[in-house]
Amino acid sequence: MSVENLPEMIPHYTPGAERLLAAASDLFYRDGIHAVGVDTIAAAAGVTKKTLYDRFGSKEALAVAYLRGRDARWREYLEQELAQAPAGSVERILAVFDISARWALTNSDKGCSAINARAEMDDATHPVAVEAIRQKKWMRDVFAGLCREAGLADADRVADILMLLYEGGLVTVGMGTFADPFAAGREAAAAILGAARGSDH
Amino acid sequence: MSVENLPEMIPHYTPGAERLLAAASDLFYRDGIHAVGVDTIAAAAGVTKKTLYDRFGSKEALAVAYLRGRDARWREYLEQELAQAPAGSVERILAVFDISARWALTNSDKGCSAINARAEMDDATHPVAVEAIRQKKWMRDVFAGLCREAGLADADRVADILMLLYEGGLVTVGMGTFADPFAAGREAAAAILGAARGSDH
DNA sequence: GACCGAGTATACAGATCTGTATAGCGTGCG
DNA sequence: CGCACGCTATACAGATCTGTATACTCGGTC
Repeated sequence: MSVENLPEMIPHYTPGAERLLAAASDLFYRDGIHAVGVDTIAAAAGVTKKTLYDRFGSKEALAVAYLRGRDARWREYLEQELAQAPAGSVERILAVFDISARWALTNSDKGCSAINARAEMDDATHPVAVEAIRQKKWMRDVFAGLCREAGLADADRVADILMLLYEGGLVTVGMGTFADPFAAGREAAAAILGAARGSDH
Repeated sequence: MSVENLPEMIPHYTPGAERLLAAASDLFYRDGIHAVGVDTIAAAAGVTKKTLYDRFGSKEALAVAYLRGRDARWREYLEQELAQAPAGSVERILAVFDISARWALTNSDKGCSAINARAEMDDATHPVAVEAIRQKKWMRDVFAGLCREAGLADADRVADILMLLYEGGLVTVGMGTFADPFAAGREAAAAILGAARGSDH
């Protein structure tokens, strides 16, 4: 039965839809959602506008699919890389910052797609904003889970702080405020985690 | 002579320009720059579109004025509040997070205008993006200056970390990932600054 | 009294926006 | 064969976009 409802979870796109989503992802991330027209997306994908509406129904739905696709790739990369660090260790928590730095090198030169997309929507209940906020809460819960696995007493509070450092890193990469922000974030996280572990004993 | 060139630094707007900038600030921040048309701005300000172009020349210039105006208000508020904390103290550094939390209550419910504006521009050399990046570097330098005044040896590195916590707080307020992020940021900053001061002696 | 600055009112140009409509082509499949 | 599906091609509707043009009003100031 798990195979039966899999197509609902992971949509299987037609070739045209695949190219549309790839083109939209590039354009939405680079220029912003409002700044890119559906004609531009269709042309970049090498399909007609009708195909776009047949597959996705609206520009809004395509934007949500863009956010979901980016997030799915990030989650897959993160979980795969995290598996290489010893479970339940502080090193595994710190590894998130190394992984983020590597990911940012090729994927996040303009910051976080979720933050940027949220900024373009006036309403927090807009489907695009809802998806963006969902992704952020998921990431904070990843930190909280890692902290609990590492046996930290105040896992939730430490997770909040780690999330601040992580978000700051994403933004700083996008703005170019200073170089290698995730290294600074890792350094700070190590100090915080050292203190948190120390207070346990 | 300082009075002579003051008008160049602080532009004196006509009444119409004043209302235009106020209306544009609200709309640009709420909906995003690309999502708001000049007709909407002019109507909200109660002036005609011609007045907008007579005063600002272009929508792009109005957007830059919007970012500059917001930043000027933030800087004024920050410097005024900072003056109430003892100079050269760690408390003064931590006060930035309290001040940010208060400011965010009434001004930053959708995150940082500079980050959000930058996200809408494809090119880092676009005037709007240039202004946004300038503001971020200024804020990092504020942290560095406060760290140096407090006598920290590794002021620049600590300033980077403080900037991450600050940026993370702004983003988290905008996304609503968790409550009261600047309190968590202050807590983390206190731990980092305690360690930095400890390593000095 | 002439002039100028700030503003109103209105219309327009030319482009671009999202979304729909109509007609047809080609391939795989039962 | 027949037929559904994914797609192309083209045209269009109706709205909205930035920016400009023309003509006018009103208040202060030299």
